[in-house]
Amino acid sequence: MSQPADQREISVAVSTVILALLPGACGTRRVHLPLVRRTRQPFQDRWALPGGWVCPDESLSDAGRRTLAETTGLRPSYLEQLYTFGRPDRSPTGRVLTVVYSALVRSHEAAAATEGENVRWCAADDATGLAFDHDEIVRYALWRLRTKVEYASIALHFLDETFSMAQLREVHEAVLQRPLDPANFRRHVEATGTIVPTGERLTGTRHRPPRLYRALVPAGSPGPFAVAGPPS
Amino acid sequence: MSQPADQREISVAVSTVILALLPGACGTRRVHLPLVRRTRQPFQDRWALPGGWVCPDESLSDAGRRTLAETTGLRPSYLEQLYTFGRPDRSPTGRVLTVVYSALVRSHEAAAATEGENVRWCAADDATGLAFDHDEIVRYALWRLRTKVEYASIALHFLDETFSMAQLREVHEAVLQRPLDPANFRRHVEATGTIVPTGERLTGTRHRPPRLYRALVPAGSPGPFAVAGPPS
DNA sequence: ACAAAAGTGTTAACACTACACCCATGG
DNA sequence: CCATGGGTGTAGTGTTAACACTTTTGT
Repeated sequence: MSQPADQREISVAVSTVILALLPGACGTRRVHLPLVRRTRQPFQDRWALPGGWVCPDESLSDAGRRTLAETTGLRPSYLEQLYTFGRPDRSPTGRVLTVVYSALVRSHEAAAATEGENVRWCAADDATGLAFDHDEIVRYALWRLRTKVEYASIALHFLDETFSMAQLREVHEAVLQRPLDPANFRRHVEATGTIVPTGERLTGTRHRPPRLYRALVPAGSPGPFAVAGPPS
Repeated sequence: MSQPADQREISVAVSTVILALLPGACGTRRVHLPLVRRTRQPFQDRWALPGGWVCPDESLSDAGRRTLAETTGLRPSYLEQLYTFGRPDRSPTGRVLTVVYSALVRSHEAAAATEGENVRWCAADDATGLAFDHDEIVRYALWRLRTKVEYASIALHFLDETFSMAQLREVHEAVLQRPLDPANFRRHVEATGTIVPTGERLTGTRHRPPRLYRALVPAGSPGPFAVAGPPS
């Protein structure tokens, strides 16, 4: 393994699927993601995932965080590497290897995110016709989110530091797109032991004030790596 | 997103964690993987995962398959992308981004694999002191194998086309490193419906000849992608 | 006939689901 | 005091784990 001499033409990019829960049609919340309009060829004027080239001294996860900040002005509450796409023909302008990250941002922060002519939040399930192979990437990110939310406590990353049981349930319902039994959901969450009651209650609600909870651990993912997969 | 101008110094490599079940200490079988001795700096004379630079017109998974063939002379029965490692300081000779693949090879083929002065099969759990961050990569690959074998039918890729229930159970026991109840294991596997009896029996055994089974589907992984993650 | 492995049956423990019901608060 | 969501109890159902047991072969 010496230094390579012949494949310098491979460019390394990072794209990020940034997921947040935003109000949808009728009071419900849906999974959304920000898209950016391409201002150059190829795929000019098409919508695409935020991303950019990896800087020489920048880790891959830092590059993911940077593209997120440049697009939405926000910090992710969760970031994990999703997959690396590298088909030789996936970009018409040359060989591009794209490391894709998946990020979750808190709802109340996402509401303040920048939006403009070239940045638009889109319901994740409706994101089609994107540039490159980004349709495929979004579908994969959604599949990962929906399978992982059932066994890992990543839904917490959509919420503030304290939250009610109903708010956590609403996150699961929005992600899984189906109603959940409040009683069973409570017991299921309490059994995992990932959240702990703060002792306080949420006032200002229309009815009985619910207890507030806090995430017990910073809510990492399973496996040998700490929070969001191996350091990149 | 124009062509990058400033980060051509990122080199793209592929490494492969090649897993097979080989005879261990006392009649049991253990998960093994081939290592190659580095013949150059950095980490000269240290053991490392097989790998190499990605060719310009070669997909990432093809590069993984190629490094596997160059090392062991074998074809994998299963190949999936594991993770992409890209810390800026992970190689002392410059920035290297390594896409790691995980491969499974059938036991009876692995027995015929090349071994020599610079290629050695090693019990996967004993593989430490490797070059670069390869210790970490091997541990991650083993964790993925052990968690995935419980819900996906990847153990079939260690076996031949037809196999007995006991052989399949031995694979699970070797991977999970604990004995499994034959009766419950049988029911569990039959419930998933991933294998089907051939109608034949395995003769030449010391006692009652067991039924032979065959994998029903080519045993893909779940998710939106076909066999081994998205095409690369 | 015996040993050993293949394969079946039984049961208790556990987890999950649906839904009935009580509690607490704002209006 | 009523409507509404917060929160608890419980019975029915499905799944899992442990292990006793029967079957079938080679020696």
